[in-house]
Amino acid sequence: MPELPEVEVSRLGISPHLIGQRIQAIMVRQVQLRWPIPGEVQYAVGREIRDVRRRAKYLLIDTDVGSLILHLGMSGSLRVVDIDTPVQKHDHVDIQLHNGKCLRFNDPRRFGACLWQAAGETPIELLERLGPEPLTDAFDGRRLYELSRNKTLAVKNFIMDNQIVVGVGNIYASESLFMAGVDPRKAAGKVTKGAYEKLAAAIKQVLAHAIQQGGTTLKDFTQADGNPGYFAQELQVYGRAGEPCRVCENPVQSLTIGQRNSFYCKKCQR
DNA sequence: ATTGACTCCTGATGGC
DNA sequence: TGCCATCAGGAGTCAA
Repeated sequence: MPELPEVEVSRLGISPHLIGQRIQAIMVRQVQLRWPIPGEVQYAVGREIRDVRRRAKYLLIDTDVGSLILHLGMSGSLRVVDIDTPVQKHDHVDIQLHNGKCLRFNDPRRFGACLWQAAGETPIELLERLGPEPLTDAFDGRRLYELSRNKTLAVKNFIMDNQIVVGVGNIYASESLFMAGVDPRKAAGKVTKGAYEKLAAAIKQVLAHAIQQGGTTLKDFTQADGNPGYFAQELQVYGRAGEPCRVCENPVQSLTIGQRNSFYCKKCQR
């Protein structure tokens, strides 16, 4: 389930193969992803790829006339392969290049997306309302503190809100709350300034570390060159229900917060 | 306005 | 071994 680090690692992996290449064709085998793939993606055909960027968990493949927007959902992966490589199940989109390679998008659960952003037009709504990138200075504890006043929703849900900060998925929400010693159930408005500063620092640290590790993978992440991703880095609480806390050895708790599985240590997190 | 529930989809998992 | 039910999960959308 790609979280921001996996998307960033994918970007790093694919961009050297794409930048400077001309798109020869875009083959869509399955139109029905998160949203139907719009016909406008064909505007990219014949254009040279100028850059491959990331915004939140969206990848943007830039051409002069616009950008292809890819989202990996929770089971999507990208690989750069030869155009004649036999397709596998769930290989939904090929972005074929003039050099005989193609970027192949595979997504079993089809929660991913492939969209089009025309150059010079107002950003599509998906990208318009996003909060700051977690690894920039625009995101800090003060922002969390100020935006959370009077909010009653659980702090875990708060930090997973893309308008507050992007790229904090279910796994890293649990991990960063553990690292900061904050109870995930606590009302966002009741969390202190100091705790938010710890939390913001923890989010930055845990994401940066995961990117450095090549992305955490729990199940089916495949690196852009086709090699299997690294196995999960040493997760502190996620998926460890009943196992001893790595700090205090009390059993890790699990519960559902906002329809999401959450893990925490009731002794270390208050 | 805020918050929580529901939704898309398929593979993995567990029970019998 | 096989079959079925259940669940996970990003994030947009809907409902209260």
